[in-house]
Amino acid sequence: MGRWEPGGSDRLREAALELFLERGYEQTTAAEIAQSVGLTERTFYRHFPDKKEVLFGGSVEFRATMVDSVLGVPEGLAPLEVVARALASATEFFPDERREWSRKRWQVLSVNPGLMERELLKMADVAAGIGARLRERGVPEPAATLAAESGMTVFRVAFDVWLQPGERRSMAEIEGEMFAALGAVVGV
Amino acid sequence: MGRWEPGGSDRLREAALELFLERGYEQTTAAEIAQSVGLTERTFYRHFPDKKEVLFGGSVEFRATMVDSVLGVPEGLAPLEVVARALASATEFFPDERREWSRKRWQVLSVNPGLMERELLKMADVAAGIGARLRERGVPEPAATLAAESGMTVFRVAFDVWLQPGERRSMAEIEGEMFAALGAVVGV
DNA sequence: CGGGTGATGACAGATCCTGACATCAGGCGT
DNA sequence: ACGCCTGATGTCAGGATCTGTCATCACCCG
Repeated sequence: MGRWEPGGSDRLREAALELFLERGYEQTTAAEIAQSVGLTERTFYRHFPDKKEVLFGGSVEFRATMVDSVLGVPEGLAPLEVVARALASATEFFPDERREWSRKRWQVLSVNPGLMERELLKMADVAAGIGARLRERGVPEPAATLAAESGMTVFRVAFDVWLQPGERRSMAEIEGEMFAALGAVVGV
Repeated sequence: MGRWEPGGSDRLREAALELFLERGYEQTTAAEIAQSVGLTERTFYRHFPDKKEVLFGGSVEFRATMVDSVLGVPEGLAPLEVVARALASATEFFPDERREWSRKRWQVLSVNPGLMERELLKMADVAAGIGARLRERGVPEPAATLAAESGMTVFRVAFDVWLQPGERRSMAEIEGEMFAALGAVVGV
């Protein structure tokens, strides 16, 4: 495949994270990342549409999994319950082995507003996709959007807990707890 | 004050929105916006930290109003109720006169992912501020964050409705409806 | 009327990102 | 084994974003 070593995208992703952790995101140029794996800046931008995106590998698959899993949920459930089951079926993206890597990535994201912007857009995109699926299932507005957005809120809060130092519980477990907490907070 | 005409920031904001509507955001350079009001690109960047920000005037005041209004809510209420009242007290930012302008602005934002990113970050920032205030009031986690985020979800959905063509109801009215809908969706 | 203050202009430069064209490695058919 | 084709990469040029630095100008104040 490649001119030299294969897996250009993955090597760029790994190198980028390491460099961002060392010098910070802004202080690392796309050219430096590329050079550190023997490629050029131009090739970097062939693998990623922009510099931020090098930190968002797998987000397409995550979105697809989340959105598609809505289809597999049995009929007749309440909208939020549908979203909860979709979320639970995407926990494959958060195995224990990945927790340390996720913490490093979050360490970079959390101190850079530009990167947080991108993260929020990805989340919003997932929520929009889920909302659309719910509407296809016959859920009317605004219930569909509210359920989808609430589900992503639960996901975000759960993810944050999952990353806490010393936290051992799985995403599935934490998510279940957060859905309960949401019920208590909104509680009619 | 200014070298020539006063109100540089406001003139830049107005000119920017008009140009964005005409040619699109990407197709309009900061230099063109500045030139259209008799200023230079360098001065544009003295008024706004980046090109996107020219579309986010007032967001600081909005955030402050939202976050501070949490203080004015009587004690003893449920967290989500606190957020609902804070939201209701910030409806001054959405008078009927502003609806047309907001539609134009949204027309630009909605077709540009980079601008949506910024909008989402501003929302998240407001939610974070409200969450912090709730924690100061003694609301524990994760209830504080969940209530704050749910409140902003309601706001976003309500705002979207408020912008719909032909919509006549006020933000306060729509927000009330959306809080009820959220209760029904999460409904225990 | 002279000095101070704040906004602006002018200029250079780093970085991000894109388009266009050349080049190279490996697969594939003959 | 040979030559072609395809895809990834390299090279170069250039526009746009954003920043640092210093000069300039308008206005206010004493």
